Amino acid sequence: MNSTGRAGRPKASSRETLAEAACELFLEQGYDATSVADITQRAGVSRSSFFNYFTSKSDVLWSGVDERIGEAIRSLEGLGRTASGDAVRGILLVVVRDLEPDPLALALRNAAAMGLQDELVRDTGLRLARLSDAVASAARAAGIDVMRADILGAAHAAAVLSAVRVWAEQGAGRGTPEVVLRESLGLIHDLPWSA
Amino acid sequence: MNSTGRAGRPKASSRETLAEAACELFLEQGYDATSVADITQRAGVSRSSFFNYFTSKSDVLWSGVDERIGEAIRSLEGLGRTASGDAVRGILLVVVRDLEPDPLALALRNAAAMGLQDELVRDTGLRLARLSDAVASAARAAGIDVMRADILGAAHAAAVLSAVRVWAEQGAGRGTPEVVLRESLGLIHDLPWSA
DNA sequence: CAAGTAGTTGGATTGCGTCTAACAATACGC
DNA sequence: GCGTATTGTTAGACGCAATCCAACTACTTG
Repeated sequence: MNSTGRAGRPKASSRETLAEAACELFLEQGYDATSVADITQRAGVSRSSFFNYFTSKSDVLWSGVDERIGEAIRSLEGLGRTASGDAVRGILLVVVRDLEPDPLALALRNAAAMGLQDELVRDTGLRLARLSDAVASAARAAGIDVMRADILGAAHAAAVLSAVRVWAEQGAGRGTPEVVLRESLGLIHDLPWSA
Repeated sequence: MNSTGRAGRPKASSRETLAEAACELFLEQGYDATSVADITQRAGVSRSSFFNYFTSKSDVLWSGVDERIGEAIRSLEGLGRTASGDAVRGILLVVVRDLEPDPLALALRNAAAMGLQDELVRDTGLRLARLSDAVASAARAAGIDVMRADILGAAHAAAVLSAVRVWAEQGAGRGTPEVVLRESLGLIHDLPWSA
């Protein structure tokens, strides 16, 4: 029996091995100066293997959060026309529940050292847009006007990403990310969900 | 005397020539299937020249709006600690003032035909993040809490980009983009600027 | 006509991301 | 034990975006 349970060749490497190698190099040389080949060389695998584990270089940082965001988007799509503000906020809280220190958290805390400023703006923007779209769709499905839906979507998505950033930057200083997000979402109550 | 007034070799092409060639091809073949080489070939210039006019392929679509966003960001940075909600909204209104039909407007209207869905999410996300950051910085400079600033930033930025999208999609159906944005920003009044 | 200036061009380079066909290591039925 | 299916690794080639540079070209001005 294989360690993973089923047949076939056992994995020679792991996401964690690659992620560690990548993070080391990002800290040493910076993100841009580190090529995928560099990462795989340090991890002792071939370049091809990298893309068996990650879909892109930035995916090393974001795969954890992306997975949770993906779930949230699916949940939001499942809401249908019954979407209420509380239902949406409930789903968003799950995104950050029990979030653990990540490559992303490391990157957010050492953004300057990694030369990540631009890359992070780009990447957070993408996630912001994705989440924002999903929330906005849910709002529209609930009968809310297009532009109001867009604004609600962006506000909610920003609350999530801001909470992640604050949590990552301040370590355990401000409590769990869930608490941070709850506080953050509270601010949006000023923006009524229904027209 | 040269057409531009000064010395040197006159331009053989123009942004407009290239943008037109690009938009044609995007409509015919889709965005992804169109390479920069394709564009320059149709425009009758060398591939190198493309990057004398645009910084990237997507810049063909976004350069108009990016220029205005760039101005807005500079204005926002100039606000200092005196930033008020009205001052910020005044700056944002300038972004869309007298906006004219663009390659971007064309792309937003024909997103499906151009196969632009993913690319547009990516690109709008980037602009959303940029504008959002700038507004959030202004808010923080005015003494507003970090997370509230992020949410305000995202809401304002989303209002701008949503207005652009609505304007582009609906043609002149809903009035000038400035009017659309004014309506859109009105919704944010529910989110008080000051803590 | 000489010098300066602005623009164009080909070509080389780097790196990301995709793809495929070959190869290696394991489990399982026999 | 021996084949076979399965799963994973790998080398290599590919297309493309984007950067850089040195050579060249077309204009202006003195």
